Amino acid sequence: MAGVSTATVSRALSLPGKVSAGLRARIQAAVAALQYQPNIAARMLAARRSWTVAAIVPTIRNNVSASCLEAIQARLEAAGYTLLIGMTGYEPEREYQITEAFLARGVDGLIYTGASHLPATYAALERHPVPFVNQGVFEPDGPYPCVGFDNREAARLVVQHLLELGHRRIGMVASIQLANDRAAGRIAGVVETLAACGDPGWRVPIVEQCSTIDGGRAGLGLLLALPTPPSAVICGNDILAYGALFEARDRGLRAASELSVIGFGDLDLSEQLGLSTLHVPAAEMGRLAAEYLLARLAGGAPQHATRVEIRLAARASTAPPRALAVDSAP
Amino acid sequence: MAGVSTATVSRALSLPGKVSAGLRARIQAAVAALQYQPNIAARMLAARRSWTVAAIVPTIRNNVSASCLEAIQARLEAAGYTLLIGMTGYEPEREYQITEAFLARGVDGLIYTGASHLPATYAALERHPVPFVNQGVFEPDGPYPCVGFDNREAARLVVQHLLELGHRRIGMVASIQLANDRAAGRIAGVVETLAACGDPGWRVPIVEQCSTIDGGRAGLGLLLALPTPPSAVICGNDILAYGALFEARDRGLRAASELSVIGFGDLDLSEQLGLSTLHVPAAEMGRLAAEYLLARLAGGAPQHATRVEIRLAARASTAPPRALAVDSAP
DNA sequence: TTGTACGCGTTATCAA
DNA sequence: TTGATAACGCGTACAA
Repeated sequence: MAGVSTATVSRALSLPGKVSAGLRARIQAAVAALQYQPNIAARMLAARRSWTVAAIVPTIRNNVSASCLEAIQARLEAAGYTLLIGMTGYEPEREYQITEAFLARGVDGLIYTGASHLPATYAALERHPVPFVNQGVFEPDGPYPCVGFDNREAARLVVQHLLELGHRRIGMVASIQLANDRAAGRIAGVVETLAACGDPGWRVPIVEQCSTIDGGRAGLGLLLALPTPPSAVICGNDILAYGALFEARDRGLRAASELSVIGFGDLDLSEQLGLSTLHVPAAEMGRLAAEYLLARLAGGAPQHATRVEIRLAARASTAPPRALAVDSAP
Repeated sequence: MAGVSTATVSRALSLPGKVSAGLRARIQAAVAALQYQPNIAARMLAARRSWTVAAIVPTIRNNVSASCLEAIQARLEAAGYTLLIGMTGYEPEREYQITEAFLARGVDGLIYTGASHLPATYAALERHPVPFVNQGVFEPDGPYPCVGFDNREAARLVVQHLLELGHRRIGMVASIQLANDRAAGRIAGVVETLAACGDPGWRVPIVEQCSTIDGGRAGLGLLLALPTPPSAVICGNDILAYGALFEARDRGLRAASELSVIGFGDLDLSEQLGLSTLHVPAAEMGRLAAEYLLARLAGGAPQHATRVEIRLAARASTAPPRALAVDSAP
């Protein structure tokens, strides 16, 4: 219709700079008139690119993942890419299978959560080399690109908050650290910091639980059953913290003054529930992860490791322990 | 390697029944040995199918959407399909754009939430005819296939629960009903039922708010500012109900006895918060929607409209109004 | 049941 | 800058 070859049309659409202004206008007019849409399958086949990126997350059932995915999606779409979402349910084997499936579908890039993946997963990535980035972790000295924060350091902020309030008997309800480096990093951070700055006579009780409300309830139950229960409990994430909060409430414990609880992640409801927690900029991590990939896909060499700012959100669920509390009105 | 033509390999992989057992075995051995993976782009191009289905939801930031998507994904994957997720942010225009984008990518089917879509969206679906199903609504007489429940009827259950408790002054914090037939259906159900069974002298106050915690807070604030505030508030979904609950708490209202609140959806936290709500089987709806599409894609003619069971989850946030309450201890 | 050969709609190479 | 043409890797009539 524009009186030009298909090659020129292809160029006009993909590399507008390589075609003269006059032709470009004629082609665009024809494209509009015919409602022409390039066939994506043919484009994938010929160009060996799919304009597709996959994000693989443990779950989409919390606002942190959701915000992150929304941000990734927004950034990707702006660049003409489509997002594929994979859900592992925290199972490394599934993560591997999903990786294979996405690679077979010809994704141009991948975004993971955390950096601990099965050797088979990393092997697949090497056999079928596409750029990828680990989101939610910061390991500048590690071999893989990442966008996130240091979970050990984050845990240290949490511990310090409790120490400053006067807590000495601190326990932890962690999420399962097997195959979850973020969970492991948080545990390590708590242990290290307490070993350095805590009461030498206190052996930190740590229980691992699934990241559910019931996991949090059960975890708190175990800690409270100890001969000397902790006066403050650090939770591996906000969901566990909610569970701990509800369990404490149901046991008639006065929040904060009798038991301090602190979480990790800062979900939407945490502020409403008065949960002290470590705030994580999920959307920003998502956006930056997407931008890393886009830069790589454009042939660039972006920064290997990008760090995002975290901060402690101190709220009502943490307070000085009873012995120190000023509110000792009769 | 198997000593057969590419056509036979293609058949052995796609229609195993049409190839002899001996050859099939040889081909499968070769496939395993070579780690052969069909090129999806070429397959899409030649077969004019993408083995991809898209689900378009308003948001993934709540457990109802998330459960639904997980179920869709699980069912689809079992059938060899890949799921694409689109997020509209409750904007019909965005829904249309996403539809066009997915259609251009050659999706084989679509799953929508609700049945009210832009004319342009339905037009696109006609220009590029692929099967689709509206999830979360039940309209057996409507023109489009659906899987879900009748939102008016659901609202009736909610109203009846409150009436049975003795409430007569009932108000509602609804989500924005513009371009949201589920929200509109719930409002209509409340109005109708109250018109039929409620106090004739009571004009039901209804405020529409965005589906956020703050929306719920603001909505309750408006209702409580009325000359005669309601004794019970129906919320268009659980998020709004959480907001109402928190607002009531912050205003020092005793839950239930001074103000009953009831929600819609039954998110994970609702049980913990003691929120009465209408329970929706999100995962089942997702699975059934996926199955409808798979049946259509397999050439079948599944049931036009499928209904799922809903039930009222009565919990602590609803109780008889104060005047009738037995707990009138001094 | 199996093989031959063409077509799917682009992109990319090369020559003009 | 533009055009002709050869891949790209599979599905599928049709013939054997």
